[in-house]
Amino acid sequence: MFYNAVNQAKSEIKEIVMSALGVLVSEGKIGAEPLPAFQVTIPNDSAHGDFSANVALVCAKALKTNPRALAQQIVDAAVLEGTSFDKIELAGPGFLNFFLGDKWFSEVVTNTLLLGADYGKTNLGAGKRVLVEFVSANPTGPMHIGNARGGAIGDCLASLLQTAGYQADREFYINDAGNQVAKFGKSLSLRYMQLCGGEGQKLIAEYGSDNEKITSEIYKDSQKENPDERLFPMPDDVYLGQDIIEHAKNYYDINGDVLADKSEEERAKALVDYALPLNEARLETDLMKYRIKYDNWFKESSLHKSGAVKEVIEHLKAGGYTYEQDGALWLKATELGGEQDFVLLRSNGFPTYIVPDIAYHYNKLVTRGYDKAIDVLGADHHGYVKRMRVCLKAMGIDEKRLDVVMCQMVNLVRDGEVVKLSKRSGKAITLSTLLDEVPIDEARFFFNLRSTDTHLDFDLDLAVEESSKNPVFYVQYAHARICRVLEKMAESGAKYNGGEVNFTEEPEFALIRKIAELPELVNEAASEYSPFKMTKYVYEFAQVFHKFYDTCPIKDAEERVKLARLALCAASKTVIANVLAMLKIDAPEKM
RNA sequence: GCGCCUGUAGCUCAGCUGGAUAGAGUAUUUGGCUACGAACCAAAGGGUCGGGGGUUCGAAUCCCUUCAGGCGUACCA
Repeated sequence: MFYNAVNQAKSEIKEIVMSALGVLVSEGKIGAEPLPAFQVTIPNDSAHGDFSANVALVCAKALKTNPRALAQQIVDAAVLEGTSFDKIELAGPGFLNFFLGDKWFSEVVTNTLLLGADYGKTNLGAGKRVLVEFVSANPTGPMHIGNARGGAIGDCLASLLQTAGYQADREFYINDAGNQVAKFGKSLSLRYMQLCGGEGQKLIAEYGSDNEKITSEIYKDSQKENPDERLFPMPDDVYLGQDIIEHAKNYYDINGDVLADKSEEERAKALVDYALPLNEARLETDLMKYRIKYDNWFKESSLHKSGAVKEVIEHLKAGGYTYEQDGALWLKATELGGEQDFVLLRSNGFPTYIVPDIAYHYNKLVTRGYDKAIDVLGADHHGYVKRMRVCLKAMGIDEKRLDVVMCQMVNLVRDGEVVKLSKRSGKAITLSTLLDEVPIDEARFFFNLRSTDTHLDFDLDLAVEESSKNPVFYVQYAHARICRVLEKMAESGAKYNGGEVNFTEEPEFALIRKIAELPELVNEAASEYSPFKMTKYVYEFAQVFHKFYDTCPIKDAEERVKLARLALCAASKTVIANVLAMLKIDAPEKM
């Protein structure tokens, strides 16, 4: 069962207005011209009513009259009997402001309690299957702070879509093939050989089993400004992070220098076979810590094994979308609306990254038949999105079935300054470090607090230090407060057990209006892919609740009022708990 | 050069399918608890919505132009 009081009220207003206009036409007071659609909105200022319609402003021109005159005619012709509304007012340049009657408010509260954990759910998605792919970090190293944003957003977006009636699955795409992995192997191999060599053996002799010391020494050495001073030099096109050295050392501890005599290729393969599964497992545990559980982990390598990657090439060739130049195979992207052509198969015969990616999206949308694929990506991939759309077109797939949520970059701020992440050093704040420093609730809430297309500053000092005055805390406090009140009142025998409730005070009405907004907001946020609207909402909700709490006493109120307010508290608790549950954030009963 | 994103209060950001006096948090100042949880509430100050043009009853919102920042623009992913 779905319940959306705001939507119902808006529909009622439209009916009231339309029938009033019908009366005016039949009485010859206005012409019968076709009229543009008008909007019903919730005004910012409650003095402007519970709902506001701009019908007179929008239609005045077509009817060759002025907005206020038309508005007045509509007010005169409107019939409110049998509707949720008590009165209509003409205001400002010609707005029609509608004021709700008591019954509507009572029903919102009782229906919310009736629905409980289901309150807020809607049927916008009507069971459509969507696949939300997010994070999909390379398994060649640890995740960074950008993945923290993408993770929180992707996960909450999937929940939001589920709340809105979509059948949404979460998926992580593992790039366990191709160039990145080759680079990973090369890096591991170089580090391994360094450990087997003279300088490496010296370090091992000196520090014995203190692997942390050994890896950090090697890492520091590789960071030296002057390349000639480095004892463990590395080329530019490899991974330099400390995690690579750790893997090499661990392998060395287990197997010794057995790989030293092997071919470069063999050595790299052995090391990748050892380290990649460890990294993949690490991704999963780190994300679990972040409360993200995927429905599926999809391996790129499976697309190579199944032949899907080759099929993409054949498909594109057969479609006449390719040509050869300089020994490489190109896609005629410009013919399909792209900015420039690009390479599918390199002259060495290996596919570029985009080919398995096409196969992957084909798999999502055709093989598995999802209605939509939603990719949560970092802003540094926006060029990629255009290319992917062109490719989908070439594959005969409607490119509108791919939606992309772009997350702008996250700047890490420490001591008031932006920390520059250098690629060379491989130095970055990892997701797991971040989660050690910042509570999970807060991280998930914070990254969902802002629209994804703003560039975000993440101030580490602030996040840690201000944990007692941050927004998520404020919301949780409201929930805990309600729980305690309900508990205390119940102890004294006061408990709402159904029945009619009535309200008289403005803070009560304000709170009920806010409760009523939830389903409509879920629809809005889901259709815009904006989970941040939910955090914003629940924060505002807590605000309105606190205000109600401060102005409307419960304990000392007369019995009828007390019970109504208890019902309102319980409904408020339901709202906060439902939204926080959706975001996978704790709703504590005590704190 | 071209493309995408951003520019709103001291700071961090909402508002952007045009609507009524541009809003929150934070910071600053000031009030409110012998208590249904003050981890809260209330009040005040703080704005040329980057600049300039245009569209109309009405522009932070749409169009043009310009300035500033971020990111892209590989036979890397």
